[in-house]
Amino acid sequence: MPELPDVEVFRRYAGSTSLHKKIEEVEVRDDRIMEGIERSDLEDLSGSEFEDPRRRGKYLFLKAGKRWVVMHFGMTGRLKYFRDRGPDHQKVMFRFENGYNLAYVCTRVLGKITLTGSPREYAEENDIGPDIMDIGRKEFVSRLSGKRGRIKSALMDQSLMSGLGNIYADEVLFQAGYHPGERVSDIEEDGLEELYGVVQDVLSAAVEARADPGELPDGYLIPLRGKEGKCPRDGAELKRIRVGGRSTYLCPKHQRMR
DNA sequence: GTCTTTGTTGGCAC
DNA sequence: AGTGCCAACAAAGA
Repeated sequence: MPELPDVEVFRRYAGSTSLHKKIEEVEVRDDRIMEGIERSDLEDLSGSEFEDPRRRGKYLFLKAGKRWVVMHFGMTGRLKYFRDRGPDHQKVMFRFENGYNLAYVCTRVLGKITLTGSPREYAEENDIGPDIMDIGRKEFVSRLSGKRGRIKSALMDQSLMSGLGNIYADEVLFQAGYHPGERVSDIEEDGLEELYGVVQDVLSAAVEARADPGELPDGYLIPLRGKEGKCPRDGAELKRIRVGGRSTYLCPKHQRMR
């Protein structure tokens, strides 16, 4: 689930629960979740406080002392703030002096936690493009134009611009009326400009809905994924195909190749 | 037992 | 170099 809207929800959640509280203890319960750091590196955060939660694409950054904790949520990661008993699959626990905990929960262990000197440093070292909600129409178009692949793959290319995943890429293309397999080079500049607006609208709406599919505006594709649904726009039977190796849902009626 | 799944990475082919 | 395709990672549910 964790794409840009979900991670933005996590960012706000961390911001409203876990800032400016002394971290008394860090407990790593699964070493596989750490990338390029040791257990002791996280434990060394004891005594500091979280501040300044930031997000870039699907990455969350929490400042702690001089360092920044980097969290990526894979397919099943999330945060949970609690006092007594938390959910299963807690991988890293940050225990605060008030007796509460912030747990990094990750069922499938595809997420990761690491440390960096700054979000910008991490993004540069790991080739993470600018946040897709943080670029203007011109940059959006210039980054896409010249690409030879399919529009869905390009939108999901985190080095190009970051934040869109499989689910919201489908939603954006559904709303914009583009076939996910369309070649970027076959889309006019006007089309890319229009797509930019749809990206911003869909992601804004998703954040406003707190990334809850049930809270999305009417006419969205996401709640119909996986079901034998009909297109809310024209009643056509939704189709499932594969694009770039990923499951892709679309309406064959109004998302035609041009 | 099978297949599928919201993410990323690395190998290989073209 | 850029792109496509696949397998792998891991766990759970259908």
